[in-house]
Amino acid sequence: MPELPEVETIARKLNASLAGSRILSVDLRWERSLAEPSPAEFVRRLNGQTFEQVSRRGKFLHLSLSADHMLIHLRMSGDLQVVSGVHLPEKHDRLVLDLSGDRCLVFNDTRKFGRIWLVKDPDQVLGKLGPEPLADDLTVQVFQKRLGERHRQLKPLLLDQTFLAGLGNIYTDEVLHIAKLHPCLLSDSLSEAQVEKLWLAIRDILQEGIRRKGSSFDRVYRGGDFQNHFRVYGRAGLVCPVCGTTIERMLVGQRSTHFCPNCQPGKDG
DNA sequence: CACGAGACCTGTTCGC
DNA sequence: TGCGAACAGGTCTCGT
Repeated sequence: MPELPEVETIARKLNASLAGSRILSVDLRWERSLAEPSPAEFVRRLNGQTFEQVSRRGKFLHLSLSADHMLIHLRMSGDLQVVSGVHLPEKHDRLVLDLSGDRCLVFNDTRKFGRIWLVKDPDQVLGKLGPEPLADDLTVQVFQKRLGERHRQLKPLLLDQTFLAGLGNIYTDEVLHIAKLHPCLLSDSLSEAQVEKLWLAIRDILQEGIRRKGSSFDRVYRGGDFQNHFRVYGRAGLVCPVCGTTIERMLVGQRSTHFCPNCQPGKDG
């Protein structure tokens, strides 16, 4: 499910509700959700700690504790929320923390792809991530230099978290449509004007996603409504909102990719 | 370095 | 209706 705007939305919500909460008990219900340390050490170390702050880096949730850092990646189907009162564990709950104040922190993850780390130094996990797309120091100039250093198709490059941290399959398709760039264009072939369009589109789309509190699919994540404003993602066979041409779907780097052949022509278009 | 295939998982939707 | 195939918001590892 979650890309940068969804993770940001969850982080803000958790930060407001979790700060100061003390962990009273730890119920790790699926051990393989834990990347490190061992389950026994995880439970022992976590017990009694207090949450201080929740933030986001790329698609990672960063939960600062009194003596450790808990990092959580939701991958495809993960969700993390605070629930009040008694929580009866549900089928796909992978971690449940009993908290002070009669609440629980629940990590629910149908497909079991999500991962949890408990570490002393968050850089152990976050160290390889590329820049934050919305950070002030990612200027057009810096972005242009990074694009030029690679020779890759735009879509897989934008999905590469060591190149840029936070874009996923939905937002990448939306970004390329706004920027009027074909997903298969090579990163070192763009004009200065095209680079600037791409840079602006990334910022615009992510900010719109955050403003709309992300996208909601199925019943995994509640709250956001960006899914009602997709321009191309999931809209193959429907018309492009800009020019009316039928939107197409193709595979790029094994990922389903949606684009407007008129707005986003390839090199022969 | 770039890229494709396969793995990791469960659930829903699609096509016959 | 039934059943298998295809597909889903992500990432890792291995081979070429």
